[in-house]
Amino acid sequence: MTKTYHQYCPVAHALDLVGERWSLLIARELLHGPLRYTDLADQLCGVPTNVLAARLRVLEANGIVAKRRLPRPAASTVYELTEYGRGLEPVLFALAHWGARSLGPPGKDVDFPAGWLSSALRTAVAAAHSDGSFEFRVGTERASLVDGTIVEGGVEDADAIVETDPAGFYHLLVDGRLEGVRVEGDSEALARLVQAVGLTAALV
Amino acid sequence: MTKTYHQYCPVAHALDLVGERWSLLIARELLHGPLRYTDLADQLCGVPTNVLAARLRVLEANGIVAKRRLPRPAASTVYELTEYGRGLEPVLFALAHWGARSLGPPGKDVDFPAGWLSSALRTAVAAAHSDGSFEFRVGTERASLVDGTIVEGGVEDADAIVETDPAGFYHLLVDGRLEGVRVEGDSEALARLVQAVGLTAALV
DNA sequence: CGGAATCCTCTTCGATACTG
DNA sequence: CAGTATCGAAGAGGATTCCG
Repeated sequence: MTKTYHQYCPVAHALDLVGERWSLLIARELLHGPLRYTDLADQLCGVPTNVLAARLRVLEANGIVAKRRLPRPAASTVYELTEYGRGLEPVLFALAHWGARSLGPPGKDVDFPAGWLSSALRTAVAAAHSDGSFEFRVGTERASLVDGTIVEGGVEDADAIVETDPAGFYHLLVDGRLEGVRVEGDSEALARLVQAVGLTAALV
Repeated sequence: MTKTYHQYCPVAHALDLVGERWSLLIARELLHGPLRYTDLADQLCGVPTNVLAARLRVLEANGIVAKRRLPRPAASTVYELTEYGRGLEPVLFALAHWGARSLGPPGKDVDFPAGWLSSALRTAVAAAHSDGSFEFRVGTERASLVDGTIVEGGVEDADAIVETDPAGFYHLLVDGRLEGVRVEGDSEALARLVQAVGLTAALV
C-alpha cells in the first residue's frame, strides 16, 4: 500500500486496510461465502476489472481475503474471507445500521437479488436479542427469525407472520412504522422485536 | 457527490456518504467535540487543506457535520457532528476493534496526544459491560473505569490499579496478555474486564 | 469462459503557495 | 484563521485485449 494515513490509531489503520474504494463492498459480498472473480465483479456491478484485481491483491496481502483453488472438477479459483476478514462483519453491520436511516425506503424500480430478505433481516437484527419466532413474507421472498437466528423460508407455528412490500419492510425495521404491514398472530411480540431493533440502532 | 456506488444497499449508501478518504477520520476527531478548521487540520496531520474543505462541504451538505459560528468573543467558526453524525460512533468503534488486532503495539517512537488514555479506554470497553472500578496509569496519563463509564484521572478506592506502558496497555486489552502490567488490588476483577473486552472483540 | 493485464481518459490527491 | 488556487502525480473508470 502506497497511501497510508501514517497515524498510530486503530481506526486509521483499519482504513489503511479497507478504506479504499470498493474494499468494504468486496468484504460485504464475501461475507455470504466464497465467490469467483467474475461473480464478484458481476455483483459489485460497476467495479473496473483492474480495480477489483488490485483490491483483491492488497486484501490478500493483508490477510483479509484468501484465494483458493477449488479441488475438482470445478477447476476454478474462489476468493473468501479469512478469519480476520470475517471480523469485518460488525463493521459492515454498523455501517448498514447507520446508512439505513438516510437511505430511505426502496423505490418500485429497485430490483432485489434472490435471497435479499434473509440478508436484510440478518443485518437488521444483528445486535438485537429477540425471543419468539417470526415469518416474513415480502413479494416472493420468505425468511424467518427464530429465537434470534435467521432461517431462509417460512417456519411452522410462527408467533407472528408479517406480510408487506419492500418499502413496508424498510419502515418496519428502520422507523418502527407499521403502515402497509399486515401482521397475523402475536403483534405484541413483533412490536417488542421492532423496539429491540430500534433501540439497537439508536444505542449501539 | 459525483461518485456514488449506485446500489440500493445501506452499506453502499453509508460509504457514499463517508467512504471517501479522510471522511471517517474527520468524524473521529469531531466525536470528541467541536473543532475549528485549523485544529481539525492539525490533528488530522497530513490532510491537504483543499481536501479537508471539500470533505467538510460534503459532510455538511449530507447532514453529518454542522458549521457553527461561535457567539462571542471567540469570533470563529467550529465544526461539529449533527445527531446523525454522532451515529457514526459505533461504526468507528467497530473499525477500531477490528483494526486494533492488526495494528500491533505502539513503538517507543509513537507520541500520544494528551488525554489519549481515556479515549483508548472508552473505545476498548465501548461494547463491554463491566462492573467494578479500575484506575489505569500509563506514563503520565491517568484514566479510570467506574462501573462501565470512563473518568479522566484517578479514582478513589479503585478495585484495581493497573500500571503499565503503552505497549503493555495494548496487549492487556487486545490480546489479554498481562506481561509488563503491574496490578494492585483485585486482579480477578481485571481479568473479568479483560475477558469481557476480548469476548466483545471476538463476538461483536 | 474465467481471470485477469493493458491502454487511455478523467478525476482526485497531496503539497505548496496564496488570499480575504 | 479559514479557506481558495494551482499543479504534478496517482488512482479511478471504461473498453478492449490477452492468456490458459
